Amino acid sequence: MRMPRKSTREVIVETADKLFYKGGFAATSFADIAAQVGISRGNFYHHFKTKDDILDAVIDRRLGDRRAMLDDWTCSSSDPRERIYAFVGIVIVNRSDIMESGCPVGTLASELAKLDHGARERAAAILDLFRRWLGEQFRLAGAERADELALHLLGWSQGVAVLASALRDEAYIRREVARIIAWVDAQLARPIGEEL
Amino acid sequence: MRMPRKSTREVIVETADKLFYKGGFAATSFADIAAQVGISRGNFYHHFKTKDDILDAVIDRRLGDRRAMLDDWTCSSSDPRERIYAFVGIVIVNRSDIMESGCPVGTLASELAKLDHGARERAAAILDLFRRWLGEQFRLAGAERADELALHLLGWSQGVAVLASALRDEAYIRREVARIIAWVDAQLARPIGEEL
DNA sequence: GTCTATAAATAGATAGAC
DNA sequence: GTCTATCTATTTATAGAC
Repeated sequence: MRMPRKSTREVIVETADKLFYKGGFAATSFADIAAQVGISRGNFYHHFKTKDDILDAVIDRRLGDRRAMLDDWTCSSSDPRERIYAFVGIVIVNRSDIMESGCPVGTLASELAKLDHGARERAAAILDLFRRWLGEQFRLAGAERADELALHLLGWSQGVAVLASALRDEAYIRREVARIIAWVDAQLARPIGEEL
Repeated sequence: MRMPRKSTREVIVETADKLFYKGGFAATSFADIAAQVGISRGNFYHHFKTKDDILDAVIDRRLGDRRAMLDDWTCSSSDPRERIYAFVGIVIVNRSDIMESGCPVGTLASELAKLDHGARERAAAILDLFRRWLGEQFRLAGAERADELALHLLGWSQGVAVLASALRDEAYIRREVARIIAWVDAQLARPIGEEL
């Protein structure tokens, strides 16, 4: 397995990804990114012509990252319920970051929607990635209306991230995750029933 | 009932409120607000010294607005269940704006959390207003753990707003609202039971 | 590929005339 | 209270040397 040294371009994208998450897209400047990377602003423009170019690269990176994560979960367990648990678990694993900056995917999509930015749809595609994967898991588990359950769960976790960052309330996160797990179990226990 | 002409200050706050909602706090400049109000930038500074000052005024305005709205709902019905329905109903009533720009309260709190802005707590206080009011309604309706139900409902509606703006999916909003109504009914039907 | 220097536009903010 | 003019810092972006 080759382990090439990261190219400057890769470092820029990696850094921009983090800064866009921690501070938002609009509030993060080229100077911020260049300073964090440790290169001059001039060099920066050798790699990316515009701010939108680097946003595109960041979205691509996140798409790849999340795809890899989902593939990982798919391989790690053959039980779709366990896989859904893995999804829910990231809220706990990343709770510190979430309480500071919300969900990386949700907050970017929200911000781009507000800016009426052309990249909104590409950011939404990351959410769609989760939606389709979750839908597949619910389907494999034999649930009815799997895609609606998937979207419900995705929205639920987004709501948890919003309130968690707004209120900085870890107990709330843990309560909601327990609630989600119980809900998932209820869905998979009675695939035809009237569920909420 | 007196109906004084709006002061310039009031118009500025009103306009800033709308622009902060539609475009975000960081991405909205003094020039944007001044242009929309139809005054010079110089005059602007006569009313507000800094951008944070106007943010404070916008948050105050929203706090007052939402307080009045909650009071209104409290007066309009003596049935706490109906009052909760009124809360859920705003997601439908405001669906167009929500699909464009998300929830005004949630997106501002999210953005300020990300910016690590001092006003984050004041923005979160608006969410807390809803939380306490909803908690009171669940309590009046005889539900157990009323405050947790309130926070759950608040987070749920925030999640709906995030996905609605990211995916621009109106059918999703309507499905979730129906789901919320059914959930509320389930909570109030069995105040002691194990609920999800 | 990386740097310095610099341009052009925009941001937040102030001074002072009317 | 409102305006014009101005200031300073920052932001995006380019030119050209090394």
